[in-house]
Amino acid sequence: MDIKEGKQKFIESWGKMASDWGINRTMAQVHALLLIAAEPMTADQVMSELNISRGNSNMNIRALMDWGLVHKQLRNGERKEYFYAEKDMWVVVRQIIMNRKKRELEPMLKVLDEIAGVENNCPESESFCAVVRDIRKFSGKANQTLDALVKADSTWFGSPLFSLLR
Amino acid sequence: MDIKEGKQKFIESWGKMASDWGINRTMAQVHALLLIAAEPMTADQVMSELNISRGNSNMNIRALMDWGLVHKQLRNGERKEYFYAEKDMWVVVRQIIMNRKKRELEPMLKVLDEIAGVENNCPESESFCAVVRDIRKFSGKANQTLDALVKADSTWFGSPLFSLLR
DNA sequence: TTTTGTTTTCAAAAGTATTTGAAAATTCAA
DNA sequence: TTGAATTTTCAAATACTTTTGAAAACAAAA
Repeated sequence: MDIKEGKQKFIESWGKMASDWGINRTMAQVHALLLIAAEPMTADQVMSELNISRGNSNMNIRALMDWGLVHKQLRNGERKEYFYAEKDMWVVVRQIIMNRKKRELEPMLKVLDEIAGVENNCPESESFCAVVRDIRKFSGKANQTLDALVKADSTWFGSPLFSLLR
Repeated sequence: MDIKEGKQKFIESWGKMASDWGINRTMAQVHALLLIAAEPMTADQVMSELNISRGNSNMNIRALMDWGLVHKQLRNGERKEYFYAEKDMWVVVRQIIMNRKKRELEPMLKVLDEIAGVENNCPESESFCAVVRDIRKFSGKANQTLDALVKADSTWFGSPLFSLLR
């Protein structure tokens, strides 16, 4: 496999994995392309590298900026906008966790709290209440853990403390 | 909110969250329904509770059994099959992690390893190689961590050691 | 101001995923 | 066996998501 093939394969796989995770495949491919690009790229370059339409290129770059994974670079005397990806994996993962946590886990927690309200007058027979109580406890913990993860710095992940868990 | 509303809301939210995570919404709703059911249910009961077709009910129950989240119960002298969900949240989460890890993370790791082959003759200029090296390191760690998580028992999650990470 | 290069929008088209439901297969009891 | 109850399958229909591309908006230069 040469470098060109390797890049192709990487972009393809990154897109594939993303779509398993409920993320638009093209958005992930744009992300992969920018991740491995030596230099910032224009929306036009992304469009022709990936053989996608202008609109698609523009929309997905924009979405990646919303996620905080891609940034804009302006150059003196040039009209075009250049884009580059955040390459520090720790920052990338943190950004993704924060985004998904906020958009997905938190609304679920909110619903669980609302439902918890009915627990007061919950008859013994209701396994419902027990399950909700369990899930709340669990997702609460998960939420705290993610918060900790996000606050922690990159060295934490490889720290001896963390290794103890193995 | 009464219990009936609560159940409805729970099923709805569980389905919503699942579809954000690339899991079939109906499958998650069937899971939610069985999670909060006091007794095992038949495919027919699931079908009418959720207002879905017979085929849909059957297929999703089957998928949940493949994931190891739902089990079959046979009753003496009855033709019908009853189904119930695993209710221990720790087991549920472990099961989900194992499944997704195997289906999604591992293939990605395999691709990264293949790509790593090109690193040997990787020119200095290629930021590609650096990014791939980083991602490999990171996902390798993530993979190990998930393995540890899966092997660990449920007490681990709430253990004092774990709390230190906060 | 007008022209020109560039980005953005969005309705329609194409592509995917899910659901339905009727028919086929299976299973068990009579 | 046969027949009734039950489960499974899968092609077609429906619903949902993504992509396209041309037109509109915008912004700098002439």
